[in-house]
Amino acid sequence: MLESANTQFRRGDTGQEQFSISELSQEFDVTTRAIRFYEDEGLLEPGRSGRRRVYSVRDRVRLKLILRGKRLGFSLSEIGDIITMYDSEPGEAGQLHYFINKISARRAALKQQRDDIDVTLNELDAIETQCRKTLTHLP
Amino acid sequence: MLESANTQFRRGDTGQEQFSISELSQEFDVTTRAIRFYEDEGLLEPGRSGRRRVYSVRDRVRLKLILRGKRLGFSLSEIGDIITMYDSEPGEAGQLHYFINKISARRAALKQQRDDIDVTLNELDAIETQCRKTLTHLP
DNA sequence: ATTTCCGTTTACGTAAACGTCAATTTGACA
DNA sequence: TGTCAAATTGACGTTTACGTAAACGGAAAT
Repeated sequence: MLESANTQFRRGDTGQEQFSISELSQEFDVTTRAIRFYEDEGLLEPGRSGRRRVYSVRDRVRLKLILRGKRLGFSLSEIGDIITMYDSEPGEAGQLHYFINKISARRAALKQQRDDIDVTLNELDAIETQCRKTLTHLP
Repeated sequence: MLESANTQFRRGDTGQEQFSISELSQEFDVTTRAIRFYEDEGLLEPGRSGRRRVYSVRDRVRLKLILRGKRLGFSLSEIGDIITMYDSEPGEAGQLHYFINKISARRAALKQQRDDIDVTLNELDAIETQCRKTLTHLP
């Protein structure tokens, strides 16, 4: 049964172009339930082969973006906004200005977050130093 | 009625030492409900003057830490862990090693987050550049 | 043929983090 | 002393982001 699995999901050797839900689930360590939920929320739009979901490379990228957004603490609807900016075709000027404003706001939030992180990292350094110092002075 | 308000909450001119719940609520733009909730969760321990909560400078610092933790996407229980590290008296060696491990894990998470932020910021730059380019090529 | 996996759909459950009343209490000022 | 705004307590409601269980479908291995 060597190489017999999922042949309909492979095209060429350079890289996979289609993915099952469990493949993505395992690759990114997220439950299938979550992946389906992201679809319900409009963040993913996989194709179908019969009833089964078939995920494209684009879906996989979007899933990556979703998970990164989650690590950054964004809500799914915020992540939806971000994804829309990523892969929407540039339409009219109004839309573009709208995007640029969104980007600006998002960037400000991210920079604030990075500052928070730097402050916290410094404080953690101080606490650890203090811990170690106390340790050497103990027994 | 000049300077008559909240006289029992002030001691000296250098800075306030006690705060009412609404003062903190306004200063940090968080609802009183939230502040009481943080107390329910054991993150704050204000004193009482009668039934009224009286917040010390230490409580105010903790509230700041809570809000920063929230901006970083941590859960309240994770924030509780962090706060514990911040202001617990260094006890026995086991406790200290435990803290150092916690700190290490927290630092790793924060660095991952900072990397995510940097990647995202770069991508936002690229998207914005593309938007602006498209704009100049329009009418 | 039938067990064995996925996968799907539907639906209900849940934990976190508050929001939102409603009923009281209290303290401050007229 | 009355009253009015602020604070408290208790209880229930809400949103988000899934978890979990049930019931079924289809393909594949035995």
